[in-house]
Amino acid sequence: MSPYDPSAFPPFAVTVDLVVLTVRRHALCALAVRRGEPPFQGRWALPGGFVRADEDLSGAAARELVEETGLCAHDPDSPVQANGAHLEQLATYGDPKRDPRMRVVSVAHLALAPDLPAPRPGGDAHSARWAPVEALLHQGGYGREGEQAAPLAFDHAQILSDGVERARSKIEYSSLATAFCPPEFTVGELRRVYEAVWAVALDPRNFHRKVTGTPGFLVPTGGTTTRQGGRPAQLFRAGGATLLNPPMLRPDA
Amino acid sequence: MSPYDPSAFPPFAVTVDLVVLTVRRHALCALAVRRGEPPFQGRWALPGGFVRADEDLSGAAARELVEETGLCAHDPDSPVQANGAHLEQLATYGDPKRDPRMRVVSVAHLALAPDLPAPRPGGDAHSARWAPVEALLHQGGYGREGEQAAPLAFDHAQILSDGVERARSKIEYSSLATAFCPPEFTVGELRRVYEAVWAVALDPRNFHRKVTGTPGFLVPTGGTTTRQGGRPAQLFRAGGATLLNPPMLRPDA
DNA sequence: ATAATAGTGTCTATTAGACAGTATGTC
DNA sequence: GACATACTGTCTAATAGACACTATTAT
Repeated sequence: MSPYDPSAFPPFAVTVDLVVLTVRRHALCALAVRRGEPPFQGRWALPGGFVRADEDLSGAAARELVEETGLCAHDPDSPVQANGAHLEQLATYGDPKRDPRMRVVSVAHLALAPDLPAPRPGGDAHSARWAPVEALLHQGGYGREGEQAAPLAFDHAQILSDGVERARSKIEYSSLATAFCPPEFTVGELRRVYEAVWAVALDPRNFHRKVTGTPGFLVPTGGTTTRQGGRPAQLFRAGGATLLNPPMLRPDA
Repeated sequence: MSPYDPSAFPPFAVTVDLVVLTVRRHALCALAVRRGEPPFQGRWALPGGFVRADEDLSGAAARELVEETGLCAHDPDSPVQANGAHLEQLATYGDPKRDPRMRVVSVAHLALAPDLPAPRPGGDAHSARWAPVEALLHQGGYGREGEQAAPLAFDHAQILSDGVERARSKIEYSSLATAFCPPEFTVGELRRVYEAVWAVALDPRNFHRKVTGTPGFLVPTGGTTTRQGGRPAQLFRAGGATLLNPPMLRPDA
């Protein structure tokens, strides 16, 4: 048998898991679903599911995103724009023991979305919620209602951690932070996205000068809003540039 | 059936494909193997093979690297150091039509190695060679002996292109360029790595000041060499730092 | 000597960050 | 009025890039 002969291959199941991030109440939050069956019954996990026989990997990720959040995928290429949400492949996890039942290889994807009203519990999972990533990652922490938070199922804590780090580093040199904003947003709202994702405070004046001075990052729409209070702020939408030059650099780190 | 029940999964084959890069004769080169059987018989392809039933993804990639190049993997964690070579996961390719025989999902890995004497043809492939990435990617080009270069098999041109772009961007903000160098190297040799990978010319004086001034990047070994001709150059080895601060920035791009 | 590479010093234009100060809303 | 946020201007320290210059080898 040649090693290139696929008629003698070990059997694998292939799934997609989703790290869906958003910014709510000044905190970076991820979508978590409660598992309704073993293994890890009752524990929180990342949304995901099997890749179908005729389905592309990014197509499967987009389908799961629709099922869990209602966000519709438009462009099947990667990166995928889905109702203003960004979807890209993150990494693949294939430890032989990561699922106790059988060999499952999971192609994790990262999705960034603006603040959504509430998760639809209509999908596969019994319940779903947005939780701050710190609460999901630090298993010794406590949830919003004070309950002890159990670690995420499978290797999902590792996947979530990798996704958060990808988002944190990618908004430095790309315009991806706008994926956390509604179609029209102010400089202050964009700054609060950076502050939530990086968990730092940024100087509003230098931030304003920097983002408005980076060509292709922001395009003024002409409108203004006072939804943040204070002096009316210009509204912008994301410009065509995907790579920022110069980049937005995280303080110290 | 629940979508979380892996007893009813579509059958997948999972492979690893390798983008093995090195710098030879001032050019960025990749390892290519000639396919000995259909499909794409006689065409050049990236080395790779099936993931075994009890094998980790990075373990499978390290095993393929050993089989093709003789580089031994030491640390099974990622990123893996293999005899001075760097190994990391690149991306996963799972288009339903990417292999005409059946559904194959390939987890591509990127390996960076110092200049090796010659590929061992002892592995699976009938023959193997180092080829400049430009020759492999531009299908209309011509090989070293003047023959018309056919495009790489499967979607391997896309995989190679993604791997090259990953390497080009990652040496900017990490110390990964040292993976292309022997254990001890001079600043000039490191500069020629950057010049080959980016295909640019760099000012030797500013480059020297920059790399020696970045903390943790280079550690002097005390020795010197004249293997490049001219004044004897200090020998260095890679320091502990993996993230460069400040980064090495590509000119213009 | 000539040529090659290694390494240091210095100047300048640009930039990042600190922060004063002004503009324009709501209460 | 106080107070919030938006936005502009200016100063300074640090940096990137250009390039003059010196050092040490081989031929």
